[in-house]
Amino acid sequence: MAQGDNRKVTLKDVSKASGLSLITVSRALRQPETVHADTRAKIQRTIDEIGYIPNLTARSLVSQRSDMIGVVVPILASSLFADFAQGVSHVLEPRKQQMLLAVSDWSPQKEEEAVRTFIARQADAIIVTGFSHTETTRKLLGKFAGPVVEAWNLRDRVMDCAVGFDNYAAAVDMTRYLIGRGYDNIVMVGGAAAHNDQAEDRTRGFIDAMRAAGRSVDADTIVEFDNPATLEGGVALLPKLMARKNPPDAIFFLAELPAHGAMMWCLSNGIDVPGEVAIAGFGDLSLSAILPVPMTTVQIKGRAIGETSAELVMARLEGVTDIPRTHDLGYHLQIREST
Amino acid sequence: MAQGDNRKVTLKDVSKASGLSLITVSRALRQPETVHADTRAKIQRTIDEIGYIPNLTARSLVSQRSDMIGVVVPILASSLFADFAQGVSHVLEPRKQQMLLAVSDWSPQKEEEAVRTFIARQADAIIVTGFSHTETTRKLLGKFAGPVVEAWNLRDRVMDCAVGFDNYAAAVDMTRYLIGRGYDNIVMVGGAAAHNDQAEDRTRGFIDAMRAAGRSVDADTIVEFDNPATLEGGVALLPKLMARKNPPDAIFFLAELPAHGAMMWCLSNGIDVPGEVAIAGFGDLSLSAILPVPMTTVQIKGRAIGETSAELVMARLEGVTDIPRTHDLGYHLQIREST
DNA sequence: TTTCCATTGACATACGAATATCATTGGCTC
DNA sequence: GAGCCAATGATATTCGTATGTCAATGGAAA
Repeated sequence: MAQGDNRKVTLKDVSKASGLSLITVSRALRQPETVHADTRAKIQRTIDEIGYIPNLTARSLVSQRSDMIGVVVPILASSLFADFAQGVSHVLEPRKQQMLLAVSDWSPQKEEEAVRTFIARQADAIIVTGFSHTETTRKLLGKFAGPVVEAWNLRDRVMDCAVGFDNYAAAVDMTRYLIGRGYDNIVMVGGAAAHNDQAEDRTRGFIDAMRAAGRSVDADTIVEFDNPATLEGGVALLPKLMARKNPPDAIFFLAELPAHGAMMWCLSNGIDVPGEVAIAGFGDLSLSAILPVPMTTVQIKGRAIGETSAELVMARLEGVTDIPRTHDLGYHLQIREST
Repeated sequence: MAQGDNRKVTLKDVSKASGLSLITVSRALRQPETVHADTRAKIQRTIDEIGYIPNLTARSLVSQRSDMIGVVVPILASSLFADFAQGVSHVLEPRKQQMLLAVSDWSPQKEEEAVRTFIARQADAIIVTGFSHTETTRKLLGKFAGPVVEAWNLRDRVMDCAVGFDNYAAAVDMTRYLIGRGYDNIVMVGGAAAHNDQAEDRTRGFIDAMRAAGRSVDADTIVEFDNPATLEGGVALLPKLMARKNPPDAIFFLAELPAHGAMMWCLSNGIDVPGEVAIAGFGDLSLSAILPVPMTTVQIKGRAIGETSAELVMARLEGVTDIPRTHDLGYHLQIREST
C-alpha cells in the first residue's frame, strides 16, 4: 500500500487489509445487495481506517462516463458570468457532477483550446457562452456526441442547444423605448462586436431600430471600446461625450458596468440624470436599483441562464430527449428614473 | 473505429488507419525524436483526418499526473472570489492545467465534499479559501500528497501553504485609523463569523483595537448578518443605524458590497458622508474609487491571491522546493473622502 | 562482406476500477 | 443425503495510453 497519499490507496489495499477478495470489495461498493451485511460492515471499517477513496479516473475509463461538465466563460470578474457559473455549479453539485471551468478572455482561440481539452478529458457535456466560435471549435463540437449548450444568446442556427435571450430584440426594444421617450440624440456605447455575437446582435438591434425610426446612425452615434466592459471605461467616456458640440441626450450602454461608471461621473459632476442626459444599461446588476437615480436597464438572468443550461445538459445526459433544445429566458426592460 | 464521437477515437484507430503499429504512433506523439519525419507526417495527417484527441483520462492513469487543480471558493457572484478564480485560471491555462471549480456557499461540509471529489479525481493540487474546515477535510488534506494552498487569510498554523493577507491586522489598522480620526461612535458591520475565519479575524481585529483604545464594545457596536454580503444588505441596514438614538458617526463594513449599499443610501437620502457618518469598506472593488464621495476601504488583491496561489502550486508541482510556503500579499488602507 | 545504426514492430505489462463467468463452500430445507 | 441458494473467490478481460525490452529490417559506411 502506498504511504501517505490518499490518492494512491486502491481497492487492492482494501482487499488485503480486510482479508477479502478484490471482487467482494468491489461488489460491496457497487452491488451491496450481493454481499452479506457483516462483510459489508467489515469492508466499510477497513475503508475508513485506511482512507480509501475510489479513483474516479479509472472508473470513468471503464464506465465511459466522467461526470464532468466543461464550461467556458469569457470572463469571471465583475460580470454576470460569475452569476452564470455559480448557477451552473449549483445545479451540478447536488448531482455529483464536477465543473471544469475555463476563462477565454473573449478569445475564440482560447475557447477552442478549452473545448479541445474538455473533449480530451472525456467531459460528458460542454457549455459555451455565445455563438462566436472558430471553425475548428465548430468541428470539434460537431463531432462531440454529448450535449452542447450555447448560452447567453439565441439564434436560428444552433449547434445543439441554446439557453439565453434575444440580444437583438432587447436592444431594439430599449432603443425604441428611448426614441419613444423623445430623445433626439441617442448614442450607443458597446463592446467590440468582433468575435462577440452578443455585442454584435445588440449593436445591430440598436442600428435597426434607429433606422426604422428614421434616425441617422454614424460614427458619432456608435461608440465602441475593447472588452471587457469596465466601470472605469464609462467614467472616462462620459466627459468626452458631454463635451461634444452636440452632446447626447440619451446614452444606451450595451453592458452594465460602463453605465454605472457613467452614472457615477454624472453624480460627481453635477450632471442631471435624466434631465441633461438619460442613461440606460444592459444587465441589471444589483447596484442599478439602488443608485441615487435608479437606472433603467435591460434585465437579464445570468444565474438562471447557468442553472437552465446545467439542467438541460443533465436531463439530456439522463436520457430525456423530448425537451426543447432552445430555452428563451427572455429579458425585461427595467424602467427606472435614469431615463 | 467509433462513429461520430471524437471522444471515442483511440490510438488504435490511428494505428489502423495509418498502417503503422500502435507503438509507433505512440512514439511519434511522445518521443518524436525516435520516429522518422516522414512517418511522423503520415501519422499527423491520419490524426487530422480522423480527429484523434488523446484520452487524458487514460493518460493520467498511467502517468500519475492529472494536470488538474481543484479550487474551492465560497461564492462567485458579485465578489472578489471571481477575480481570484480568474487569477488562478490565468496562471493555469498557459501551463495546460485544468481548473476544477467548486462553490461551497460558505459551507465547510460542501468544501469537504469538493475536496474529497478532487482527491478522487486525482487532482495534482488543491486550493481552498480560508482556514475554516471540517475535521474530515483536515484529515483528507493531511493525507493528500500534492500541494495544498489555503488562500485569503494568514495564520500561524498552516496545513501546507498559505497565500493571503492578515485580515486581523487589516481590521486593527482600519479601526485605529477611524479612532485616530476622532470618531466617537464606531460601529462594525460584518458577515457571520462562524465557519469563516476571515470574518472572525476581522471582527477580532476590530474588537481588539477598540478595547486597546479604551472603547467599549457591545451589541450595538457590532452588527452581524448572514453571508453572502450584499448591496441590499447595506441599503437595508443604514436607515436602522441612523435611526438609533445614538447613531454611529463611523461605520466600518467588513465587506465591500454592503458598504456600497450604505453609500448609495446616504447619497439618496441626503446624508452627508463623512459629515454625518463616515463609511469604510473592505475589499476595494472598482466602484469605491469612482463614487461621488470616493470610499475609504481596505484594499486587497483578490486576483493576485489567485495568481500567486496557482503559481505556488505550479512551482511545487514542478519540483521547486526552496520557496516560501506562506505568501503575504499584504493589504493597504486606501484612504478616500468617505472618512 | 561485415558491422553499425536508425527505424519499426512484437510482446508483455502497467495504471485502478469494473465485471462476466464459472467454481467453491457452507447452511438450510425437504 | 440431495438440492438449492447465498455468499465469496478465481480467472480473465476491458477501458486507452504509455513504455521497457528484445527482435527484425534496411541502408550506409568501413
